[in-house]
Amino acid sequence: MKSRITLKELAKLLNVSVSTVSKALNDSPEISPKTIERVKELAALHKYRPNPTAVNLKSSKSGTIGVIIPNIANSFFAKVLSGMEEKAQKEGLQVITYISNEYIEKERHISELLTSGYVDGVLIAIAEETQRKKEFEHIENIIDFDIPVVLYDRIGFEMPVDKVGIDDHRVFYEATKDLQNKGVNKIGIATSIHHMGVGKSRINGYKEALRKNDTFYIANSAKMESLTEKTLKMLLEDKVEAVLCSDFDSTMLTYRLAYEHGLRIPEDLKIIGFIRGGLAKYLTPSVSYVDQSPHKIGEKAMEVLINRINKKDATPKTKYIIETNVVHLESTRFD
Amino acid sequence: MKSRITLKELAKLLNVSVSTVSKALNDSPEISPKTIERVKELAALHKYRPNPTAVNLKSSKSGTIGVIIPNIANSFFAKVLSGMEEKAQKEGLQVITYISNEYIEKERHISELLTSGYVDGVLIAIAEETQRKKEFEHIENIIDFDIPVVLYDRIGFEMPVDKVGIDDHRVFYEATKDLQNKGVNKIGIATSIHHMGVGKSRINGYKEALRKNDTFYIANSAKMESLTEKTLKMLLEDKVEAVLCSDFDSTMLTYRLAYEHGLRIPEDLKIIGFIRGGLAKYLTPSVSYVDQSPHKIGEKAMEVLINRINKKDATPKTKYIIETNVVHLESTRFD
DNA sequence: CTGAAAGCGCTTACAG
DNA sequence: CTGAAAGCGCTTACAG
Repeated sequence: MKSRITLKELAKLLNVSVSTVSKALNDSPEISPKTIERVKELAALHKYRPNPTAVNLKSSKSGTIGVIIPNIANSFFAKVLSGMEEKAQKEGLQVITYISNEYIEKERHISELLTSGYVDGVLIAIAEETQRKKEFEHIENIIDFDIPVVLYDRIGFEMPVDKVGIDDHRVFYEATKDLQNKGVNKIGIATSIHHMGVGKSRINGYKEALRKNDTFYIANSAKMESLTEKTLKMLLEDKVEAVLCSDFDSTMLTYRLAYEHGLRIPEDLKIIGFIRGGLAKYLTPSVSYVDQSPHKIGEKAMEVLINRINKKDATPKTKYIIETNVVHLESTRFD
Repeated sequence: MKSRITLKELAKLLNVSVSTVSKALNDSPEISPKTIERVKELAALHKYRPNPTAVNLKSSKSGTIGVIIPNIANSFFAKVLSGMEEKAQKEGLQVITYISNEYIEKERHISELLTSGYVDGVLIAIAEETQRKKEFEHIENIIDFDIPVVLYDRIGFEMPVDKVGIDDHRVFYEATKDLQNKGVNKIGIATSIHHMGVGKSRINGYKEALRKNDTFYIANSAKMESLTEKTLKMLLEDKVEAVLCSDFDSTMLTYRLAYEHGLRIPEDLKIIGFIRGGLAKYLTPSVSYVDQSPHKIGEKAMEVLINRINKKDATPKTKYIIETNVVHLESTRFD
């Protein structure tokens, strides 16, 4: 059993005071170059590392960022997390991961921890249940404690914090317009997240792009059974020519239902979905998708948060939009 | 701006000493019930929470578990993480996430942090590069510091630590036997992880299940281009009747290549893959898969680690095997 | 240039 | 039953 050497032990070995060792290691101008060298040499020899807990206690910092993730099984959030972690690692910060599983009670519990001083800042994508209930006190509570908060991905909320995400409205607005320009008239939406902020924005973008005589076709349900039923109606009765899918489940479901009912993609039905490229390209046919650059969202959110923590950024709270683009694969091929 | 009330402030308000407050909050028998009540009441009123950093410094614990993840975009690891996080949350522990991206240098850097006292224990799935180079000093270093370590998922290494994973060998052994029993003779493997421990075990399980006159068919490459070529050869020239795929990419690639080259699944080709059920069921046709219970692996690994930390478990280091089973969907349908 | 002292917010043996 | 003191491992104003 080894254990890390402390300042005190180092001081003893060097026959100097703890203060001197501490200052030397921190390159204080108060200390002679000679001493600094001696101290650093021995420290290196013993692989001295300051005890982070002690440093934190002194500085009233934790050196840690709290990230609240609604659903880590969603590969979008997994990638966002990897962007955050990468940035944090570069800055020497630790990332504590909390998973809300979309539940408000979990989120409340996490918020309680966060205000106890576990972290210097918080990145949060607000849970589905919280959005539904519209109860944000626990999040406002974090803000009240002067802990910098940045909203990521789910950014359509009135809160005095920075936000980093995509322009959900625009994505579907432009996707719809683009399909129209290519001659597609009956366009529908399949969504299992219509009750969430990002889902609403996407739907609104679609609606706004529709022209005077166009009809809305929206298959929406968070329950798979009901979504299946509604999507089938849209495909088989309404006979839409294209479907914009707002999330993983609606994308895969539409893809699967077309297969089950003999609709050929893209000949009979065009699809644009929200899935990751690493999956989309393997589907048969490959499915066109909205590239959200999740890694970049994570990096940017972390960057913005760190700047707030370091007070480098005293500007008003800002909304940062990460560019998206539709990657066209076989499911939107026009012959 | 609020900020958490401290013991000292509480003591002042109550006109008692800091020690008394501390003891009262910890239900010390030294303190009179009356005082305990008074103290707790005021503490509740002010929503007092002990400063975790201070508590940690006193106890020389961090209340934190470090999890090293090779690749969070892999939904298997994402789910493992969620199992870990859930268990940790129940035990009042924080999870610090570190992502190695399969690189040894990252892993070394993380190990350095871990031995500095950031965490009370470590859960690690060893990076691909580390496995290739067979250089494990940085991990042994963590163990030398008496920080409990548990290997998860990638458990085929000689190390004096607990291990939690699946029986990779058996999975493919039994899948192969099962196919044989159903009359399938030419069985092949597609894999992009043949150079990793889990990949090797799976391949060995398959080989062992083959009978005297059976031929090996193994398409193996970590490079997609080469894997594509080898898999195509196996499908079109060797004309295997079934393919066991050892990972996400090989599964999806085989699925896609069959489509591109007009092989019908399952009529011409049967597939069993390593993908998650939430995806498998949506594929066209749906693809049979090995259910690894990643959430359970995460929970178990965290549980084992916590027991080690609390010295509840003084037994020799153990390997815990989580049960798997093949979920048969359309891609292995026999008519 | 070096060191003694105070303090970050707690806990706990010890004294009274 | 209550409190003063020491200490966890650091940093930093202050004195010399």
